[in-house]
Amino acid sequence: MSNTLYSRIYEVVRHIPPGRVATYGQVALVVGPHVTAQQVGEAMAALRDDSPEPSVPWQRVINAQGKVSTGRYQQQLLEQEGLVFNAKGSTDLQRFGWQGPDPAWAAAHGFSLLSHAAADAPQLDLF
DNA sequence: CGTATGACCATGC
DNA sequence: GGCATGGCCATAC
Repeated sequence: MSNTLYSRIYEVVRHIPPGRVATYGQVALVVGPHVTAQQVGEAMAALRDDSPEPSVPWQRVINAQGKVSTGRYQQQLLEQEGLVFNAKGSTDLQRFGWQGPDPAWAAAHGFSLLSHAAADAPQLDLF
């Protein structure tokens, strides 16, 4: 099986905490500099047909537009975790976006952090 | 091995 | 905001 790549992708996705979402591109960047968002999408799609990897919170991976890619069910799961979508079906990535993996964990497993610099760190608090 | 396809993304209009 | 185009790379056929 050539799951090395997919396994790493799943591992990163498993590290997205509940109530937060990451984009496909974000996950790709964390897994490695040569990984593309398309591959992350492929890895998620593979879960549908064959899921050798349990406990992968695939619903927390959405596209860069802040919208879900797989239909209403995914959005439903995220709303159960506390996310809020507007009328157009998009969510606020500034508010619910993943900040990146824990630095120590990332270093230990050879993953990258999000170069981001996002600063303002609005850090929820929404309530 | 060539072509088509995809749970994507950035850019341009 | 929406729509079209090109690029990306692994899989499936």
